[in-house]
Amino acid sequence: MHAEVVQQKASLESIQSACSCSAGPAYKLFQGVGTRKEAETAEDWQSADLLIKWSVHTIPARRTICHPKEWSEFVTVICQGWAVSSITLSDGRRQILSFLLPGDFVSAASLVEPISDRSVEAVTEVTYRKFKRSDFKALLVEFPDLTERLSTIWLDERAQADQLALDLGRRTADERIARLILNLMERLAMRGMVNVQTMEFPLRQRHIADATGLTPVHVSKVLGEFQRADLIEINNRSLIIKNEKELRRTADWR
Amino acid sequence: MHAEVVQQKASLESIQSACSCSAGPAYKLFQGVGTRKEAETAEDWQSADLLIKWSVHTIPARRTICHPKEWSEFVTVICQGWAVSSITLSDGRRQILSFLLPGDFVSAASLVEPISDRSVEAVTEVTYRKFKRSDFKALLVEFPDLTERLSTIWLDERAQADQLALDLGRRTADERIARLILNLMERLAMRGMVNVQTMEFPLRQRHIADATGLTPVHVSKVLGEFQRADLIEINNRSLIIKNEKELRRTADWR
DNA sequence: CGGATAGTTGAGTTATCTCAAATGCAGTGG
DNA sequence: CCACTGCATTTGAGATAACTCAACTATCCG
Repeated sequence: MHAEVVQQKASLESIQSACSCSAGPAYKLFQGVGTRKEAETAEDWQSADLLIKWSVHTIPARRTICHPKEWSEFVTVICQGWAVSSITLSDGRRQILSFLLPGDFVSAASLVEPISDRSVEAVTEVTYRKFKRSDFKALLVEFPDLTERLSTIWLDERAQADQLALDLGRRTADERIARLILNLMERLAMRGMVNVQTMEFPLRQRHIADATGLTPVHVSKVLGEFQRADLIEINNRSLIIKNEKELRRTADWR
Repeated sequence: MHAEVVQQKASLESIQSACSCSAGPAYKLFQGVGTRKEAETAEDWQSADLLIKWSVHTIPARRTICHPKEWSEFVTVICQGWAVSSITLSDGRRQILSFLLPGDFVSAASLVEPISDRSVEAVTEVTYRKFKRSDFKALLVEFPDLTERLSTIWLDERAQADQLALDLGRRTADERIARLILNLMERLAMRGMVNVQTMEFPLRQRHIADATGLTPVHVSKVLGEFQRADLIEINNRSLIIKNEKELRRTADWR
């Protein structure tokens, strides 16, 4: 309804650039793929086999992108804005599994099979693209390199999941929140979205709470302490890291 | 050192039976694979391409199977006994990511790339088999079906990881422990290792604590309550579920 | 300007932790 | 076979991190 939809056919190269962010998994997945065919002419790139259809959508903040039980035939890539992927219990308790930034797949797993039980929701206004999974799989057959890369991305996601469990099971509130901030900063930095320790920070405290397994009230208190201790400063939906060293210490980083 | 090693060559069929447990992922991975070749003769199964080497190892309880930084070229399958896969912080805090039962791969991810940072440790005496990853990958090329199945197993593991995060972030101690028990019972039942609600239960309370993000002391208290409430009974390293319905309720199961 | 959503702060509560002591139990060496 | 050492479990008492509730303020958006 609120989605503006554009349908296009595209070459591999343009798929890549469609993936927005040169540091995101989506871009990396396609980067340099096709080198196996470099002896052949550029026209090959334009052959029908390499064409893929996508659609572009834009939705306002707080809207749902995928519903938990949706069994979609599409693969989604975030192109602009922040989103969040979570599971919710029937009584409303919610756990955020990851924040999605430009260039992220909603989940690498979704490239191969529809994901279930997770819901994805826009934090800011979000622009995303959708590919048909079957088109994508055809590419996988065409370019075996892709499979190799896919598994790398997948592995990465799993390492993230392991760290999440460790954080939730074994770290204090201060550590969890500090690491969340550092983690986001690192990911944004790779995308060139950090400027002298300053980044956009559209998250509500409720998002931080659901990501760290805490309460919004408690998040507020911890962020308050962090600010009073001059570790960070939050203003106008942007966050400045004022004392990275100390923040890392409280995060028990490395 | 304590490992008794046997090297063998094996056909696909025998790989499968080597994977011990007809309900484990390892067995399922190979089940029915090769149907694409059913028009051909049985000799094909014995062709050199299908041979793979494995070694069998047995280690006593509490010994380490893989060290965190080990970058092994092998894929490991648990054949007998219980093991545990975990990450540990430098200060000793530890999070168990999964319990490994007969027929489980140490991690599906390890089939494609060496895993890092996780350590695997025997709970009971454990027998496991090791394949060379490169041999395994050769099979993947030979049998495209395998890739499809592999991704199913992988997806499963990810769903498990999501649930773990939800449990650790958003559930109470009682819920976490009850679910752990039910979860193990379900997995053991698939393997035919449960008899009238009774199962082997070699876990120390320390394992339960590290899996649920709690303290051994608190685990003891909760298990005590469960027993006093006649939900379960623990004796001689075996566990009986005496009131499954109520246990499920406290687990908030389904 | 008004209504909704988000954040702050304080007071009191609770789940879980820490510490510590007592008991049990299993394997070891004399 | 026993005493001994080391691990596992139980139990209680007290401490604390994080939660709930509630009131107040700030911010955003139409």
